[in-house]
Amino acid sequence: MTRELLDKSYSPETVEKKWYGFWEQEKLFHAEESPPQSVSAYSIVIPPPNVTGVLHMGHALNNTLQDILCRYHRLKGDSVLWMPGTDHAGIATQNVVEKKLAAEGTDRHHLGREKFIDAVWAWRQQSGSAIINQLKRLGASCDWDRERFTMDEGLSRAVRKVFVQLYNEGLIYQGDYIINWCCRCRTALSDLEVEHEEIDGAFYHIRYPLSDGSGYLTVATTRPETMLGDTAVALHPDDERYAHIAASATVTLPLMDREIPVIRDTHVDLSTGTGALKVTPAHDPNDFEIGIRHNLPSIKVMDDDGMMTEAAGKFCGMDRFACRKAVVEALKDQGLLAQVTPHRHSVGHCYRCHTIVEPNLSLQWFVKTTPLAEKAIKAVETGKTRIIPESWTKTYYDWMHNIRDWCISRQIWWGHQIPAWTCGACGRMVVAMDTPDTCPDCHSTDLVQETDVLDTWFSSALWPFSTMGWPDQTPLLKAYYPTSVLVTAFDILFFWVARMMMMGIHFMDEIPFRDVYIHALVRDEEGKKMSKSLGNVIDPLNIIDQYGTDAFRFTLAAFAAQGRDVKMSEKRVEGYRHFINKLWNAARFALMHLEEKYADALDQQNEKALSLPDRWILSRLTQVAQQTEAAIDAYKFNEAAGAVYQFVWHELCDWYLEAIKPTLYNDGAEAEKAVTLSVLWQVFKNALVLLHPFAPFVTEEIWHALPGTKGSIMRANWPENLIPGEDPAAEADMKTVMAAITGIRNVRGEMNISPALALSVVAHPEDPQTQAVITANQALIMNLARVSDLAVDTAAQRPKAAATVLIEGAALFVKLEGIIDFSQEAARLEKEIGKLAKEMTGMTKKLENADFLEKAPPDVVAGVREKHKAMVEKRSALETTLGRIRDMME
RNA sequence: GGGCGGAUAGCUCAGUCGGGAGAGCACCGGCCUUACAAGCCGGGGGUCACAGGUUCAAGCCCUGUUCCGCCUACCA
Repeated sequence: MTRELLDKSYSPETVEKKWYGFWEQEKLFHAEESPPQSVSAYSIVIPPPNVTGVLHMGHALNNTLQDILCRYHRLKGDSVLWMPGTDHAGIATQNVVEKKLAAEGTDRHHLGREKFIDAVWAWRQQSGSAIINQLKRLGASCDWDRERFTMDEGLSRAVRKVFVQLYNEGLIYQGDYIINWCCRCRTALSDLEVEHEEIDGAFYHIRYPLSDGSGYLTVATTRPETMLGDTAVALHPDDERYAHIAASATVTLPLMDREIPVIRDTHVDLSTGTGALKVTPAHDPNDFEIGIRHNLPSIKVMDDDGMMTEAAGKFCGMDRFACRKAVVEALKDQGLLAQVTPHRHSVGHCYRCHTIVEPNLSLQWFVKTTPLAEKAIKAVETGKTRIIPESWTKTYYDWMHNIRDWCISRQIWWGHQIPAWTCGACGRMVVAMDTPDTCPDCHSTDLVQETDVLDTWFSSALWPFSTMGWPDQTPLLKAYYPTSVLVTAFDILFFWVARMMMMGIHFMDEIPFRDVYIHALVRDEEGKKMSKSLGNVIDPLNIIDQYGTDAFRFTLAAFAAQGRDVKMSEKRVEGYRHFINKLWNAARFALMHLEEKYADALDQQNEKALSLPDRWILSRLTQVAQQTEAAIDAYKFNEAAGAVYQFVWHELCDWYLEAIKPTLYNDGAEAEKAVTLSVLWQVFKNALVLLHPFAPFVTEEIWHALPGTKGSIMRANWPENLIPGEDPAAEADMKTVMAAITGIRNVRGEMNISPALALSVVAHPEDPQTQAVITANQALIMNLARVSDLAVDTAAQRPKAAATVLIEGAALFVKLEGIIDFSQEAARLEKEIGKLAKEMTGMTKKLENADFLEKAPPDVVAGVREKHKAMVEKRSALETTLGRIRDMME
C-alpha cells in the first residue's frame, strides 16, 4: 500500500471497498482452529439471517454490535471466532418461491416435492448470498471461510442425530393434539409463531334446546361456525343457575339436529358469558382437554384449507368465514339466535402471512420441553449464563416455567424432513439417522418416510454447536464452545435463545453461551416499529451510500443504550458523518508533520521534556482507553462510543492540536518539536485503535497513511499500560490553563470583540502553584486566547478599564481601554454574579442546615464547604470589581 | 388478566455509590484563524410527568395516580 496524500474530505465509497477486500485477502477475520493455550478464545455465533432476507435496521444494529465486540477483542489479543451463516427459514422461503412459481403460472403441487425443493435450492443459489454481501458492506468481520447454512450437509446430520436421540429418550413424541393451523400456509404453527391481535368481533348467544323440551341452554361464542362440531355443552358443577338441569340432560344441537350431552366441568368460568359453554373438541384447545376428560368425540368440521367438511352437513364446502355468516342467518331464521353483542378480543394470526389461524386437531410431532427447560432455568439461576440487561431474566424465567410442549412438525416441503419411516406392511415406525432399507420387525422394504419437515427453529436451536462441527468432537468445539456471548434482540428470546439453551445443555452438557446481550429494537423517528406496510422503513444500505458505513455504525453504537429502543433518523447519522470527517481532517493535519522517526519514539524522550499539554493528553488517553474498555466489557456501547467521540473531538482536536500548533510552526525549536511529534504520534495512533471497533474503515485508511505503522490496524494492540500514563498533576494544571483561556475568550465573545483585535492581559495569581502554571504556560495561553501581552504579577491591581476573569487561584484582568464601555462590563459582571448566586443557593441552604452538618459524612460536608467558600470568594471579588466600575461610571 | 419499559432543554436522548442538572441536534451572536464552514469561538434554554413518603440531602429509593409503548395469556 502506498502512503498517499489524503484527500481534502473523506469519501467512504472507495475506501470501504478497498479495505474490506484487503481484510479478506489477508485472512484477518479467520479464526485459528486451535489457538495456543496462552491466548484466550472469544467466540460469537451470528444470529443467522434468513436466506430470503434483505439487510434491515435490526440486522445492522445487531451485527454492528457483534463486530465492535469482535474487533475489540482482536485488538486485545484474543483469538476471535465470529461464526457466520444463514437460516433456511422454512415457511418464509417456501412462500417466496411459491410466489415466484405462481407468477410463472405453476405451483408446487404441479412440480412435485423433489422438483420443488430443487427449485428452492436453485433460488437460494441465485439470491441467497445477497444478505451476506450486505453484511460485508457493514464491515462485519465474520470468519467467512466457515460460513454455514442450516440445511447444509453437516448441520442436517446434527439435526437428525438430535431428533433420533430425543425420540429414543422419549422427549419427542407424535400425537393428536390441537395445534395452531394456518389455512393459507397449510401447516401447523408453534404457539410462538402465532401473533395475537385485538379485533372487534362479536359474541353470538345461541339457544340450544333442551331435549326434554323444558327450555334452552344459551351458549355464547365468537366463532359460531364451530358449533357444527359441538359434542357437548358444559356447565360449572357449582353453578346454581343450572342446578335444575339433570345430570343426564341432553340438548339438541341446532342446525345439525344432533343430540349432545350436557356435562359439568370446572373449567367453565361462572362469570363469563352465560355460564354455559359449547364444547368443540376438534377446534378449540380447552374444549379438546374437556373432551378428553369426558370421553367426547371430536368432529372436524373444517379442513386444512379452512373449508367446511362433510361433517358440517349442508354447510359442507363453504369457506369458514362465509359459513359463519350462513350459520348466523340460519340460527336467526329458527329463532335460536338470542343476541349478538360486540366483543373485542384477541385473535391469532400467522406470523408469516397474517392469516387468521384456526385451532385444529391434527397429528403432529412434539418436543417434551419441561425436562429440558429445568436445566436451562438453572443455568441462568446459578449465573453460568448471564442475561444482560438483567431485567430480561424475569421474562426468561416466566416463559421457561410455563413452557408448553413444542410442536415441531410443519406440513411444508422446504426444511429437514423428519427422519421417521412407517412400514407399509406391519405399521411399525422406524426413527433413524440413516434411511433404513427394511423394517426391523417384518423385514418389509415398504418403508415410507414422514412427509412433514421440522420447524426451522429446531435446527437453529443447535446453531452454537452444529456450526462448529458437532456431532464430531472437533478442535473448533474444543476451543470455542461455549461461546462468549450471544447478541440478539428480545423478539427472538423465546424462539431461539431459550431453545439454544435447552439443546446446548442437553447435547453438549454445557451452556451454549456465557452472556446473552439483548439489545434494543430499531424504530423510526417517531418510535414506530419499521414495517413495509407503514412505509417507514429506512434502508441501511441507502444510509451507508449517503453517509458511509463508519458514520452509520457510530450512530448505531452511540444510541444503543441498554433497555431503550433506538429511534433512527438520518439527522443523527449526518452528525456522526461530521465526526468521521473531523477525524479525517485531524489526520490530514497530523500527517503534515509526522514522520517515521517519531513512531514509538516517546519512551526514548526524557519525560521532563514533555510540555503540559503533552502530559495532559497522554494522561487523558490512558483514562479514555480504560473507560472505553470498561464500557465495552459491560456492553455499554453508547458510553464507549461517547467516550471516544468526546476525547477525539473535544480534547485531542479542540485543545491538543491547537495547543501544539505554535511549536509545530516554530522553525527554531527542533528538539521541542521532536518531543511533541512523538507524543502526537503516540496519541493519534492509539486514538485510531480506540476508534477502530466503531469505525473500521476510516481508521484503517488513516492507519496506512500514518508513517511508522505496519500492516493492518486490525493487528494493532489495544492501548494498555502506556508510559507515561495517568498524570493527575498535569490534569489539574491543564484545568487552570483551560479556565484562563476560556475566561478570556468569554470576555471577547460576550463583548463582541473582534478576534482580529489582540488583547492585553494582566494575571494576578493568588498562590504559588497557579503562578507557576500561568508563567510556565504563558505562550500557550496567549496563543489560544489571542492575547498579545500577558503579564504575571502577584501585586497587580486591576487596570482602570478592564474586564475581570476569575479562575481558581487567580484573577485575570483583560485590558479594554478604548475598546468597550464600562456599562457593558458591568452588565457582564452582573450576569455572572447572578449565575453564581443561583448555583450557590443549594449549597448555602445545606451549610445552614444543622442536620446536614451533623449527619452527612464529613468528607461530603468538607467538600461542599470548600466549593462554597471558593464561590463566596469569587462572588465577593466580582462584586468588588463591579462596585469600582460603578464608582468610575459616576 | 399478568408482566416489562418509558415520561429530564425546542427535538432525540445520557445520567445505579442518593451529595453542586448533562450531550448531540436545533436556536442566538461573532469568525473564510495556514487540518476541517461537514469547521472554529462564545451564549441562551429545564418545577427532571403528577401527588405523597423515607432521608441531613431525591432525577435517582418507597407508595399511589395519569399518559405512552411493548411483551405475554386457553376465557368461550
